Amino acid sequence: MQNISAQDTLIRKLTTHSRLSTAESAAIAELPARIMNYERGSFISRQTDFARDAFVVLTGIACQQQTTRAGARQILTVYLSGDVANVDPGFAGESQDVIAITPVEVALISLDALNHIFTEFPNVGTAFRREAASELALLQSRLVSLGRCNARQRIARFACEMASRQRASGGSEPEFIEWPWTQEELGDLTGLTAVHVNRTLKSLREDGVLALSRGRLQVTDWNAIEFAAGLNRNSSDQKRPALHKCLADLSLQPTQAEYRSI
Amino acid sequence: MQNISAQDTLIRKLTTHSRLSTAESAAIAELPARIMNYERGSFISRQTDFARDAFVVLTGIACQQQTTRAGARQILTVYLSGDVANVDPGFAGESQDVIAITPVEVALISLDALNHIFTEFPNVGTAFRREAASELALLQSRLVSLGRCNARQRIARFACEMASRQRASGGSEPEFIEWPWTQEELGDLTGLTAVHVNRTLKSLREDGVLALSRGRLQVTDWNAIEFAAGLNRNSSDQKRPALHKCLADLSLQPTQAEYRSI
DNA sequence: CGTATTGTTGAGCGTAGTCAAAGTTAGTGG
DNA sequence: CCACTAACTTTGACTACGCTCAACAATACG
Repeated sequence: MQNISAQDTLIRKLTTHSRLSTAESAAIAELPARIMNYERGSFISRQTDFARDAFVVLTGIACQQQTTRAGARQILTVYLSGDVANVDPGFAGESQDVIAITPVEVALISLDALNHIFTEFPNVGTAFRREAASELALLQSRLVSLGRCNARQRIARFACEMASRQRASGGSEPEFIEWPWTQEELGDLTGLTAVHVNRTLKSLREDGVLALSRGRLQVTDWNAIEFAAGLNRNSSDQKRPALHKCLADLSLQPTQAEYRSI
Repeated sequence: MQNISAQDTLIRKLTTHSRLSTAESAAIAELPARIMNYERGSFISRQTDFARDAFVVLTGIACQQQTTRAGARQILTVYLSGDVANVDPGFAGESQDVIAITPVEVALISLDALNHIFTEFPNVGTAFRREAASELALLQSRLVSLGRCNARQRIARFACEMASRQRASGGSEPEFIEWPWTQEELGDLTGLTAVHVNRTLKSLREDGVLALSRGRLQVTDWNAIEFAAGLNRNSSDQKRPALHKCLADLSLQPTQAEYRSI
């Protein structure tokens, strides 16, 4: 992943769901990109900023959050390597709060340049619209999680989502998945408190579903975690493009009987 | 609203955030549209359908939902008059469950025709990308609601969202807003049970925040409901386009002190 | 007028929140 | 290498918000 350029990362991401012509790929490859590095906990963009650039995450994990006046935080989106953010800022050009969860390397791409490509190569615009649609689908999945799942299911679902997405962006299926989250952050992701996240993780560990060590999560029993999440393994057919497989993974939930037995 | 064509409805919606040239508007105006009517409770599209058409809601209220294997339902998106759905179906062309909450009149527009316009008029594609971005922002707002708000705030927020969006699509600020929701449906919208929705509505009624009668919701005290929702009135400046104002309305939350006093 | 759907209320329970304290880990500087 | 600190994790005791189950009332509807 080290020597791959920002533009290549972007092209690779878009081609997971859209076909790009040589000219279109070439145009993207010629986009000017400024590389920026952010350390853990720092803001990559703020709500109050005027958005001039989209950015592509090259390495590390970032996430978009919203803070309530009460000081409560809700994490809305997790950006992994290859993910694009800030392509369509709000009406007044406002950005959103995006922070680095791990040290993050991003490529900034000017919105002007991007919009220029969209005009010249409408198909690239469509690819970005699909990208937005994927993000929307992930968000919907998380809404179901917060609205209709208990703590155990929410955390198991999130672990499955991370595993599935890292499998997609990282290549092969890893035994361990990157897991930089503090329990506070997991709470802000799942709509729980850090204390309850702690208890829930403990229960999952005791049941032999997963194991945590030094920034890595090991899924000791894939069937068990997908069962705890209310997902069914057989939807993980290997034919679909990665993200879409991930979304299919997240689309099903446990039956009432399963729910009670968890 | 009766005599306005489907294409005009679409153009009006897009021009709330994007500027369309005469040629672009004309191209949209020439899109073939099939009008369909659905009665309350019927499916407008199903997850298992292959998506061939996008649709524009002309009159009525529809919503997209996801049902868990446990039989729990989460309502994800509410479509009001003018809203567009199904523009970017999933990878395999799958649609989503969309049902009619009231009798609904929709215009079906073939995805092929739409994609043809996107190719010929990239700017229209961009307008639809902005449309998707708005939907994403609304979804984010609802994620904050489910993740970090209590029942009272969730319901008050939803009422504010409906009021704001109906104000936007319906024109002037109405004393009464359309409120076809059963308490069951409100529960599925807010991640609560129907019984708890009932108690929460009762409390809001008793506090003189709102009143319900025959499919209409009357907000008796705008300050009170926005306070209960954790929103602040002063963000409702009249300068912004409607939906974006709505989103701004929903972006702020109560302080800890306010939360306790509610 | 009868039936189905929706709304209302009560009692009891359970999941998750709150508060507080102790334990652990990681990072920093002497 | 160890001491010190800050951040994070773990645990306990208690609370409370929202869920469940159940019965009944009010509407809507054919």
